[in-house]
Amino acid sequence: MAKDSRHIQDGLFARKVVPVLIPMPAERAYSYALPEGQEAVPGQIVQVPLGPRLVPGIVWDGDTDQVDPKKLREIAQVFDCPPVAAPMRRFIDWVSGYTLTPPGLVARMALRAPAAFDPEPMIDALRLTDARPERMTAARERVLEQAGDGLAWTRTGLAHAAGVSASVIDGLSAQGVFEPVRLTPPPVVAAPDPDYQPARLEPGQAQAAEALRATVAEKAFSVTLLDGVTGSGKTEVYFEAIAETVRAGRQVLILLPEIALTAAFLDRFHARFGARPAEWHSELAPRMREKVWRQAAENRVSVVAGARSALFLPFADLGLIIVDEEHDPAYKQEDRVFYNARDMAVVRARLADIPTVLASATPSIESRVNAEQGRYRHLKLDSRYAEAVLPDIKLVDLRRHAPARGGFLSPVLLKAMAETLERKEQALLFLNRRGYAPLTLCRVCGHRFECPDCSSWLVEHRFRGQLQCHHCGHAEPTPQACPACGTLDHLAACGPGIERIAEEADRHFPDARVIVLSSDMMGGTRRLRIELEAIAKGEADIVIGTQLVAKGHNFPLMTLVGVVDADLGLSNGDPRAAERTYQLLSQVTGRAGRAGHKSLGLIQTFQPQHPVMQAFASGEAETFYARETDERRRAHLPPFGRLASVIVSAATRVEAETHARGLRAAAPPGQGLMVLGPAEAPLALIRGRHRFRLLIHGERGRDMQGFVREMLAKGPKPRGSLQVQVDIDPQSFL
DNA sequence: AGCACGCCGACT
DNA sequence: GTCGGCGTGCTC
Repeated sequence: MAKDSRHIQDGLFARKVVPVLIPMPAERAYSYALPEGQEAVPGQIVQVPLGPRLVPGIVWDGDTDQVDPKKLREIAQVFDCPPVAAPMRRFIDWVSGYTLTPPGLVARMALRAPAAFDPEPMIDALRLTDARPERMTAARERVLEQAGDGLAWTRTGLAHAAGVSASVIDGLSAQGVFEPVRLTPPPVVAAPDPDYQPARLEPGQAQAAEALRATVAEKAFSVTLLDGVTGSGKTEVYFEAIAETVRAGRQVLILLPEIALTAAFLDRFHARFGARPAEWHSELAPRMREKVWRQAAENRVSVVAGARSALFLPFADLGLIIVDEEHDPAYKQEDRVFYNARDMAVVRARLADIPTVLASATPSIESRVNAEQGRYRHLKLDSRYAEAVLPDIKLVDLRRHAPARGGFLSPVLLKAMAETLERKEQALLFLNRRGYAPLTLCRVCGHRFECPDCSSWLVEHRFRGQLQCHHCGHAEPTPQACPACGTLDHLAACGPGIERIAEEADRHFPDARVIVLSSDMMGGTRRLRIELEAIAKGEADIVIGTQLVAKGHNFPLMTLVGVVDADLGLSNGDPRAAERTYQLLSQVTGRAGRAGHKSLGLIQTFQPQHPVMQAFASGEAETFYARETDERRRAHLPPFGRLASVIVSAATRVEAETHARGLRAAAPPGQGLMVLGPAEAPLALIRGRHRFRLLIHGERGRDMQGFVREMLAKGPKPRGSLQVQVDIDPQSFL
């Protein structure tokens, strides 16, 4: 009996009491009694009564709370499931402490496959015996031939393979020709073969791959930043680290931003390893979800490619984590538990004592600084290989080359488009703004359409005939008359969205086939896939898209990329604005580049002298990053300072404002506190709730968690409506 | 997070 | 007179 478990007297029997973490925002694990004769080790998944219902939970470590014996209830079931491994339990504790989130809510993310706690049901199958039927028929003949391979067959599978009806099989079974056997269900994916089809690597790649192989062979914690321009073959390089880990019989997690988790990536993996990796993302069918979860826990699946939530899968023997596109903001979760999966991957690796690789063509400043200061190893791939050629980049100064009145495409860009279309090649127009126009106003009285819930401008979506709020999801039909002065048909659309750019492109090139791609496209991911295939087959001439086109998809026939408004996003108050813009421009221009063709990137801007534009046009990434790093250093922003973002949310705006004021008052002066209003709240804004975001920054080495805790304690105490995101690279905590 | 309990407005 | 809104409190 474990030393730390307590016993309580209950009638005649002493019952063993264990702490159980349940998927609920309680500060500590609850205590439950083990049924007589039952054993449960830490990590075991159990079912416990909670109020009127049964919930899953994880038997936790350490002592149990002193709890009223009358309240104590019994564990209802100990699942026949591998216990959550100790490093994973420490990870849950760590994330809970770091994000100031109750541990139960973090554990909840690890328990998101309820049906997986029971073993997968065995499959009923049939195997041929020595017995033979009394009478032979043609159908029976075929069945015997088919099943003669000595393998077990399922009843329907065999009937299908032999081209007979299932009743033929039943007849044979009745005569003892088959015996029933039970099989373990097959793995969700075939085992990857590390030696299936190794890529031919260029010298630079081979060197980096060798370094990663050596890192994996250390079987110890390390972080490697794998940094190389688009087309330099990062994926092939980290595939070799995966191969090495698979050879050692350990599991691999590949994290990808959800949008980059495409069939194209899985196919690439398949080509290298002869099998696909298991997938993990929000759209996975429940049945598959459960299989992947269970098989990860049983070490029956060796490579999982997943979105950020895959970090909370209960791997039995994780040996390597890859974080692809490590700079991608999609790694941030700003909902319930606030975390950055890239940083938490580093922590997970530290706690499991395994290597991790952060890969990107445009690494985040945090990761670059960590690499420069020696906390991360740094592998750089400089050259492009094969025929992949990046486009020539040219800035288009919009002050000198102004678009025609009411238009947004400069004569320079229009000319380049005409030439591209003339050559029967494709052009991509990029504008990071959905809808038709970001602002609608009344030409008579000047009324602006604002969101009634969060006071940001309503974006016109002309195709849907709606005005939408991009912050909280509020939508209303576009009216004919101004709601303020009642004048009919005098509403003016101000500024461009992609729908409006499509209209303009159509006007200039009426014969061109135009495709518009954005996340709010009708038809969802399926439609998106179809459109992407059509584009790859050359069934479109002009593609117009939001940042959706910057990620994960390649356009092999594209030879022109036009950035409609490169300044968008440079002045939104985000301390990462310049970095984000640089990354986005790199990603989107990197999409183009037809083998053997000259391609061109035209960046429309009003600020050609801006460091981002200058660095981008001259291709001097290093200069840009050095400058940005310096800016951050002076501004005491991450990674040199620490940033905590406290989200205040409440059902009513008044309540949220009160709490935000209280928090601001509680913060000591000189802490560098920024308060951003509801318009700057995250896009994940819950419909109908109001959120404020407070940004606090402090110096490196300061206990920000402690500071925020203190501040929260001094401020008002709203119930369940404060969420804290501490936005610091976790390295200093390791 | 769920769920029950409990107190004030418009209706079969 | 009830049905039902969501504010408050509790779950080992």
